[in-house]
Parts: sequence; C-alpha cells; structure tokens
Amino acid sequence: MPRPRSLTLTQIAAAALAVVDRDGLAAVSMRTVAGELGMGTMSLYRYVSDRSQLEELVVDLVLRAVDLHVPRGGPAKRLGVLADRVRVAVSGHPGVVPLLLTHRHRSPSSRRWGETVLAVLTDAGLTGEQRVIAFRTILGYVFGALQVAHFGPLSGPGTAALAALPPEEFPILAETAADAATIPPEEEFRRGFAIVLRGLGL
Amino acid sequence: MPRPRSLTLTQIAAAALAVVDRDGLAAVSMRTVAGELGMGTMSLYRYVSDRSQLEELVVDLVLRAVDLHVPRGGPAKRLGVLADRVRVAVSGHPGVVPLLLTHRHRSPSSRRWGETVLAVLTDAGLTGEQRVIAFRTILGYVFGALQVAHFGPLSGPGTAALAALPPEEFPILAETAADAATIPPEEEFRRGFAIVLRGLGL
DNA sequence: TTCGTAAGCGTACACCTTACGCCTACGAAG
DNA sequence: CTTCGTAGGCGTAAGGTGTACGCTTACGAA
Repeated sequence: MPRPRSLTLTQIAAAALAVVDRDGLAAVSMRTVAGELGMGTMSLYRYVSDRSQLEELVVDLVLRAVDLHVPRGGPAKRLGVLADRVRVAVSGHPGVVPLLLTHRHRSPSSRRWGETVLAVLTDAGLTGEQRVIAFRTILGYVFGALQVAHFGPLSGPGTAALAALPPEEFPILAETAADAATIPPEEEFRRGFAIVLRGLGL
Repeated sequence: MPRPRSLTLTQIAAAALAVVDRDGLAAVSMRTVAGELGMGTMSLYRYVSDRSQLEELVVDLVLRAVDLHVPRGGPAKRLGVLADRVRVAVSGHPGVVPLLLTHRHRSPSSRRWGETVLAVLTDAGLTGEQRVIAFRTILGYVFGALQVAHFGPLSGPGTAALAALPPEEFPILAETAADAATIPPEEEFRRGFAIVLRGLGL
C-alpha cells in the first residue's frame, strides 16, 4: 500500500564502500554517502538509524563476500581456506579494516563464518571448553593478523618506517623488519595460521 | 628564557585517559580533555598537533604500564608473561581498545614491547624468516585476542547477546556461547596463547 | 627594570550527526 | 478513474566537533 522503497540496504552499503575505496575512510559521512546515492542527507535516515549502523552495513557487505562452502580435506586444510578467504575479502578493501575491528561482532555474515568454523572444529572432534578455546584462538589470530597486516610495524609502509628507526634502541626490530620485507602478505598470513593450527593439533 | 611548559605530555595523556575511563571513548574531544585539565581548548594544541596525536599519547600511556623485565624461565614462560602483562594493562582500560587497535603501531612503548619479545625469540634460537613469522603470529594473537575479548561474540556482553540468537541458524555458536560463559577471560587468553606457543614449538 | 619568547585563550569557520516537519510519490480501495 | 493513507524523500536548523588565527600575558634572562 505505501510507497515502496527505492533502495536496498545492500545498495546503501555498496555506496558507502565505494566512498571508502575511492576517497578513504575519513571521507565517509552521511552527506558523502547520500551524495553517492544521489539523494539528500536525511533520506539516508529512512534506511539506517545511525552512522554506526551504516558502518555495520559496510562491514557486513565486505564479509558477505566470503564463500562459506567448506572445501574437501582435513580440518587444517578446511580452516586454512576459510581463514584465507577472509583475508582475501578484506585485502580488497583495506580502508574498512578499522571498521571491521570495531563492528565485526554485530555482522550476521561474521557470525555465519563463525558458525562454519565451529562446524569444522566440531567435525574434528572438539567439544566443550576445548572448542571454545580453539574457536577464540582462531578468531583472535585471524582478526589480529588483519590488524597487524594493516597497522603493523613489520608490514606495508610500517616496515620501511621502522627501518628508519634508531637501530641502537631497536636492533632486533630493525633487523627483523629487513627480513620481513621479502615475505609477501599472504605467505605471512598462511604460515602464521599454520602455526596456530599446529598448536591446535589439527 | 621563554615561559616554561606547565604540563607534560604524560599529564595530558592521563587526563584523556581519565575521560575515557569515566565517560567512555565517545566523550573524548579536544574540549573535554582540555576541560579535564582546566585549560582552554586551544591550549591543548600547544602540546599536540592533532587529535590523532592525542589518541596516540593515550595508547602509549596504557602500554607504558607494561613491565618489560623478562622473567626467568623458558621461552614459553617468558613470552606468556610478556603477553599477559599486555592483557592486564589493557583490561584496566577497556575503553581504549579501539584506540589501541588503530594507533598501536605508532606507540614507542609498543615498539619496546616488540623488541623485548623479539629478544626472547632470538634467545630461543629463532632467526630470519622463522623469527618474522613467529613475531607476527604472536603480535596477531595478542592484539586479536584483545579485539575478540572486547568485541567478540563469545565474551563479555556478547555471550549473552548471542544466546538470544535464533539457535536454528547458529546452533553451534549458541552452544559454544553457553560453554564459554564458564571460562574467565584470563584463562581464555592464556590457554589460547599456549596454543600459539605450542604451534611455535616453544 | 626591560624585553623576547612562547604559553594560554577567545573567536570564528567549516563540517559533522541528527531532530523535526513539510511535500510528494505510490498502491490499494471505492 | 478518482481518492486517500502511508511512508519516502528532503529543507532547515540546532548542537557538537576539529582546528586556524591572532591577541594577551606570564615568565626567565639580560
């Protein structure tokens, strides 16, 4: 009966994500996103109640791109693939990393990914406290690795910045930064996750 | 010759931290922090160039409280203690977690902690790429665990919220949330870190 | 006592989120 | 085909934010 919606929440999220990718996270505001959609600022509030909810939508859109089909193979293989898919999805939108870190917990896609990971863990024979610890360790590593990859002292622009530090105060850090420069990000992520998996006995 | 400074950067950071602890991160602004110090808004800019730099100061203040004396024991014991000290320091100021995640890489205290961890790893016989991966995995876990502990679906308020979810879509997540409720945060952190250490062969 | 330097602050501006109320597009009912 | 109720879209405005600029003033050294 009433007038139908002209936009979906996904379209709104896509517009916000476009602004992030093009002009950076700092450029995101209710005005710029509304402008991206060709509508007035206040019209956005017909769809989202809040700026925070808009950010949530963006996070969910990025995480929705993660394929949740569990590949064939042992638990280690399965978990490795699931984790790496998150890395890939996020690496395509580096600007949203700060948003991911603070809004991930409210994203349905994030929860679905968690459910999938838990299914693999359960399938591998884990239950009770063991499963809780394993799950939280994996979660911690995956999002911690994303944090480190984008804000870390040994990755991306951080590595170069670190090399310029006083080597007398940070001798090993400087040396390690030099070593780190030769390892591509995916390899770092995968080898780090392999360590976690080994610790889990999978 | 000129008029001396009346405040130190540490005092500024402490004032900002006090605002965070009392009124939450959202309450932090140049005005409120200046008010906390009993000075005008613009006076703050004599000390920091930026809001971002103010946040950096807060992060560094929190991390400065981490004791960097390496305890006696094997590498696992040493790293476990160093990691847990970060957890303790941060858990006293939950409001700064989002700041930690985004500004950690510019904090000198954070770098000093990293140098200390690297020294332990070196002492344990790690070098080259192996050391890079080990370091980044530890870094990823520690800050990832902080992220998860404060924004996670299985911790703090998140656990209860999750239990209220549709169990038909997230059956294992709901079950795991119930299991998680009985494990105290320090134990989760320590056992998760133990998994990482085991994976590292330490 | 005088003077130069930098501390501290008042004002102002651009921009942000968002509350409120008007106009209008639309689909269903008559 | 007309009418009407609902909700979509937007203009305006208020309150809060970061910060540029320039004035006043406290202080230490000469």
